[in-house]
Amino acid sequence: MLRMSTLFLRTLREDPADAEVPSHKLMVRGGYVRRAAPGVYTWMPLGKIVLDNVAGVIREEMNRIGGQEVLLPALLPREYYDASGRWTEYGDTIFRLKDRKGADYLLGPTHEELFTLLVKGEYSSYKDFPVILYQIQEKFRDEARPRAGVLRGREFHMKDSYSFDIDDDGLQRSYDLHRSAYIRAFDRLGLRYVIVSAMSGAMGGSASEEFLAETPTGEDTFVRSTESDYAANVEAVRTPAPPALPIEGQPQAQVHHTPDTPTIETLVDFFNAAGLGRTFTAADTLKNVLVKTRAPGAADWEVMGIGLPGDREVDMKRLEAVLHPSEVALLDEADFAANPFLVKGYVGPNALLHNKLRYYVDPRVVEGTAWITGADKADHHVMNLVCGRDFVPDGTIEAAEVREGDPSPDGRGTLYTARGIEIGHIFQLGRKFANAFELDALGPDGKPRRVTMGSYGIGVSRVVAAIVEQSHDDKGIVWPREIAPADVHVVGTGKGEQNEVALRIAGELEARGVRVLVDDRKGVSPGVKFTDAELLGVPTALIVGKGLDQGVVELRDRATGERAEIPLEAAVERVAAAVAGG
RNA sequence: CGGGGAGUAGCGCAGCUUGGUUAGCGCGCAUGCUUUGGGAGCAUGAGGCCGCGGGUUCGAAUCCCGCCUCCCCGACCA
Repeated sequence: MLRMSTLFLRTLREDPADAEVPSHKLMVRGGYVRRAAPGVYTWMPLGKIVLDNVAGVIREEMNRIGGQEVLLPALLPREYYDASGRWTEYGDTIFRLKDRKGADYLLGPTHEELFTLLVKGEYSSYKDFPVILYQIQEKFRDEARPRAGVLRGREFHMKDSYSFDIDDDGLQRSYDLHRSAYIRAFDRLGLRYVIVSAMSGAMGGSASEEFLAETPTGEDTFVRSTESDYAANVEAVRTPAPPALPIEGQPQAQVHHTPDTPTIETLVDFFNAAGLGRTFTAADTLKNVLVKTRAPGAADWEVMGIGLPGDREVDMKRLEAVLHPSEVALLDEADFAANPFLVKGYVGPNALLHNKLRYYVDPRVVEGTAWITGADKADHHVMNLVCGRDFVPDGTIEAAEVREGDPSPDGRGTLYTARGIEIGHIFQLGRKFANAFELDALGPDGKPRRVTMGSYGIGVSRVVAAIVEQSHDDKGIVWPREIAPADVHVVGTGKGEQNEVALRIAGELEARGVRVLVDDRKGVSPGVKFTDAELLGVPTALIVGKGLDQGVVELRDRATGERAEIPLEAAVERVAAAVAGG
């Protein structure tokens, strides 16, 4: 039984000055957490209970799919991260330290290396696999900008698990198991979330999905459909291609003298003023954006053209995702000087194609579409340049921005953007770490097989904040019962025997297995107790107050605000029923 | 790293422009009396490196120089 009279808790009347988002404000005001350093938080007694409850749900679901819990050190020697290349790759995000002998250590940001070595040390036969190991532990990442309380901390509680399989089918099964475990866990936690594909298909091979809790304060932007349950990261959206048009019968391409029209806007105005018997919009023009790419380790940049409708911008994040792992950059003056056939502001497809540069187009640029585009000559544009007749691109590319109102890739509804908090990530790692550490198992034929891995994370402390983001009102937190710090908040008000009766009922409830928080503080006014109860957010409240003389107490539901006067002698029964039913 | 804001009691803030005697208010905390169904009242208290260092001055929370830290937006990260 938790007693407010002795509980290590101080609620705050005012929002902390450094808090912006609701979960941060409410968790600090409710005394669930206290800031210790930037991005570093102390979990107070009630917060610790909630955190453990969330971890408990995740643990149960991990065990259900056969996961085995372990606990690895957070303090790690540099050598393993050198072997995987991540000592350098992770950059400033790693917390690094030295021991007394000057040897390098780090605080674990994630544990692929050590888990791989752990399995390598124990297992060596195909018969040992598959295996799923997980831990729930503090992680450390020196984020450039920690924010929003525990939502993005530099030290945070995380469940990370790793699957080890002998072949790709096994990896797929382990991945699917995790996916189902995450769905069950997040459902039990009462979260509203979507599962989005985390990467563009162009990256090839490794599947990865993110679980995003939908909230306006989320850091990740994703799109979803108005009509279906389609949801995806912006990087992963695939633009539906319109049907091809017949080429026959289209008018011939004509070059026009178009002075002073280096931008789409000036170009459209020019053609609309030209008296051609129709009006043009930016979407009738084909904009050719020039970029350069460089493969990892390559010395030279390669210039590349991207053709897209003139009303669209290139989304560099999408482009980078598609071209990953190559780097991308815009052309500078020196690049234009090196390629004199590129006339800035008047570049057309054929300058690129005739000079053996790669030219990719937006999926909307299909065969038979006619465009106004650059004529590769200063102050000249060409009209009715038909794709498939006058130029043939090298392929399509997903580089154009995604906009609200675009058709959904699954053909149902249109897209709109939403924001979410990444609460889980499942990832088919493949053999990257197995290769780095030569993790093999002998197959039935006596030959070594390289093991394939998956890694899967849930930000436990972040989940707590995400739940608060989704479940609060202007008075405070509204905990889902499964993770609430208590099932019932018994409040004694008044100066008579109310407190004693409250404590007695609390004891009876506890004896029946109900988790009880009782406000037995003396000399604290009812208003204070009610406001605290609402701020703390325990799902059910039982008020032992002014009705006691008439033998009644009041039952309140935090989520709905419903209140009911009930006879004192029925109180324990009614609360137990509410707890069981709610 | 770029832009903006801020460091004064446990929390939230005023004071700084225009230097001045004992640095103030609300909440919280302590003691006493009253009060007890929506953040009570009165009284009396405790609690301060005014971010740090230097400078100007008879005198600095206040003016000047340098530094540090935090928050927000962006970039970056996932």
